Amino acid sequence: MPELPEVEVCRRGLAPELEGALIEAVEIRAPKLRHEIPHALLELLPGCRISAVRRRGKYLLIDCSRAGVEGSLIIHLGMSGNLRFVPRHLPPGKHDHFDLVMAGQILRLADPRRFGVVLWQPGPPAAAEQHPLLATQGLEPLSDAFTVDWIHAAIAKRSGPIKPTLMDSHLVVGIGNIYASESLFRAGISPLRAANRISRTRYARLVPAIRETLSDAIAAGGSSIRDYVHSDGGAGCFQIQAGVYDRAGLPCLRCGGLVRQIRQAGRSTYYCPGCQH
DNA sequence: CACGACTCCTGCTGGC
DNA sequence: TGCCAGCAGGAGTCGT
Repeated sequence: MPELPEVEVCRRGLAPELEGALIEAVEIRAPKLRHEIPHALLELLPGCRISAVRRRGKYLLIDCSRAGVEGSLIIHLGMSGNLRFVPRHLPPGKHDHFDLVMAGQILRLADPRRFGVVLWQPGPPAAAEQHPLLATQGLEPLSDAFTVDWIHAAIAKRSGPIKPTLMDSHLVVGIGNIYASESLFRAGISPLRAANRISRTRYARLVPAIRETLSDAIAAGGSSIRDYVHSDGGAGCFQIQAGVYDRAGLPCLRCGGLVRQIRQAGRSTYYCPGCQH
């Protein structure tokens, strides 16, 4: 489910509940996700207080500390992960792999496909970005540094099609399969166009298109958070407004031509041949 | 270095 | 109705 907007919505839902909370216990039921959940968490986390919930790309960072222990929990939701608050003593479901037990509630991670990640990076909050999985992450697309000049330069050696290039998290983080298609649709750029053969003029449309696509999605998801943390982005608010994603064979909302579905780097791409060149 | 294919895993859908 | 191939929002690794 999660691309940058869903993870950000999740973070915003978690932060008010978690910041300042005391971790009483930890449960690990399925140690083997994309990586093994560190057994050491069982000893490290109880007694820790959470100071902040941050996001880097599609990773959530939960900063924890107590006397003698300081570090960040690194969580990635993979394709199918979700986090939600549940009452204490609620029996875990089949794919509920990890619990953070607090006084009033449990933060529970479910992930049927187990592509998610739960890891620990010791040290102060700033050290979390040094973790090997995070150190190689690309630019945040909602940051001021994400500009037309930057992307034009960064992509100069990328001869592959723009759509899978946009999804390379070592270049720009957080743009997944849905928002890559949507952003290119908004910008009127064909997903097939070679990245380094896209003019500065077109990037001047793409950069704001990416920003707006992601921000709109955050705003749409953000309106419906309450006690539980949003997760199934698939059925979520944003998809209803999708211009092309999952609309193969349906009329383009802008020109009425038919939306086309193709395969790029093993993933489905949706676009309107009439609007995108 | 950049790129595509392959891989991890479970669940759901669509076609027969 | 049941079965099975194919596909699903991610991303690391490996071979070219």
